[in-house]
Amino acid sequence: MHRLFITNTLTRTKEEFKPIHPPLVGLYVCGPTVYSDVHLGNCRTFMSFDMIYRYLVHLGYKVRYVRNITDAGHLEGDRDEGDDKFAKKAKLEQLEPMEIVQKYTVGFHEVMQAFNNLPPSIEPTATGHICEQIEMVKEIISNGYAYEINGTVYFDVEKYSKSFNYGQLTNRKLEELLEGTRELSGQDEKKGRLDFALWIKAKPETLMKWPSPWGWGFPGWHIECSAMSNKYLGDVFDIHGGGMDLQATHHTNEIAQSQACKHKAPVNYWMHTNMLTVNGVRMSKSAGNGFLPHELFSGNHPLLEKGYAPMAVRFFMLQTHYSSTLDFSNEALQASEKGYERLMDSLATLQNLKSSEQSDEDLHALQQKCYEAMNDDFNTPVLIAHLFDAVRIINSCNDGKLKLKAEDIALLKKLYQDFVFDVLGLKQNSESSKYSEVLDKVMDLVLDIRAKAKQEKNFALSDAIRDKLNQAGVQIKDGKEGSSWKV
RNA sequence: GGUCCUGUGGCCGAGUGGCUAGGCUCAGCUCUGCAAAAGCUGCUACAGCGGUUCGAAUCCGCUCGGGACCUCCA
Repeated sequence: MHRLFITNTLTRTKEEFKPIHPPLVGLYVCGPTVYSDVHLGNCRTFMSFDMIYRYLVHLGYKVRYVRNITDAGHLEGDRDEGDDKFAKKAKLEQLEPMEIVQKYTVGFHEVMQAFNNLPPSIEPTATGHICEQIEMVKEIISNGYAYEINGTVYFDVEKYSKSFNYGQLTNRKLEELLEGTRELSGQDEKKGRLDFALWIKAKPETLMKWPSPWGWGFPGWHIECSAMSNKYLGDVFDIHGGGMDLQATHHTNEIAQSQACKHKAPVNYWMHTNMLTVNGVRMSKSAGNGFLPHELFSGNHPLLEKGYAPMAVRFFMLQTHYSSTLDFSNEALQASEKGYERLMDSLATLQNLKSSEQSDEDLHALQQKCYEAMNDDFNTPVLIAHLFDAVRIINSCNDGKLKLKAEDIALLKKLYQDFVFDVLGLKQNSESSKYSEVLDKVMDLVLDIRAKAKQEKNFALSDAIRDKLNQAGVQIKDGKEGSSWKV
């Protein structure tokens, strides 16, 4: 059995992964707030956890992967002021709030699919779990860790801190946290500076609101994840993930809420993915330095020199470890695009490899290295480095410079299936799968004619065929065993 | 201001004490009618200074640079 090690934010160390109820694994990832288009930073996080989910499944775990859709309760601006983001956007686009939710949820799913992310096992929405959230708030109040003022319920952080380590996830003491917070003004109704809203009273103009024991209102933005993870994964579950930017507030508060409600720390392994930067600056909605996935695919953005296929982008992102910042640049993207193509080209070569009586390479050792890389905190860059070793082996074998036994060729095929497709979640670009059998036969004919021309030293004709095909986007590769082609 | 992370060859990016990933770029070679593809070789890097050690990119200290969080954000 493989020993998998995961960097746990809670302890800031690499720990061996031991699920509570093997082979079952509970995985929760904070999903998007669907009030605008997903941007690439979100995509990176979801892609990282998609890879993590895929690897856990590959290892034989039965994973329940829950990723929520936040479709209510996010406030614009300060914790207890401002408009609901959905209501604000609804006004802007002159739509019902739920039309906003629908529009961007559909868009989100399209992008996830383009990146070949597997759908989660459960994708619960905040609005679908208002009852659960209210129940949780009630329980926190009755346990003495929250209080109601004028229809709004606050979590009492200072009281909680007397019994529990509130700043555990970011390794901070309460005093340090207090220093970083502004003084309460006269307008504040909450008691402590760090207190956050669990339930927020609706204003007369609030569009999305629900009845509760404290009057009409809507849930605070941390309670939904606590309520939904608890409902589907239980009081204590294995892995909770999300972007690093959620660590200090959202996840810290999630732990506090669950602890205050269920008297247990909810999560054994916290995992955080790092940020995406553009020219060294974090890509974010507020900074305005981001581009949307469809702009990236089409290249229709001032920062982009050209469009990049979703799979090339996926490969690019997986070439960096999930816990490192990843800088976006045309140069880096183009480098990855070529690497990705080389990897995919070798797959085609692999299908036609001729076997020998003996092997010059130890493919089992290579396979072992691939597992070692992944078992070391999902080290995809190292995995990819090993896969390029396989590329070299395949191409050398194809050139006749190296011999492989039939069983080793089979092992290489398995290696590609397991790691390139199942774990990394890469796939052939959609264009290449569009080849029809007819085109295949036509190309065979064309290559045949060209081969004859070459035999007769009619290079004018053979070059003309090559150049015309090139113009049409078809590349000819001349090898020892004849020519092949690709789009 | 407080807390924390980080600085690797032309570019991207692994690597936490010795065996110096990988991709891309550039140059050369092999193959080839030529080119492309492929293979091989090279450009032999770890911000600076000092310390610990038989030995450091990797540990410690200082200096300089970059970034994150503390306020909505994956």
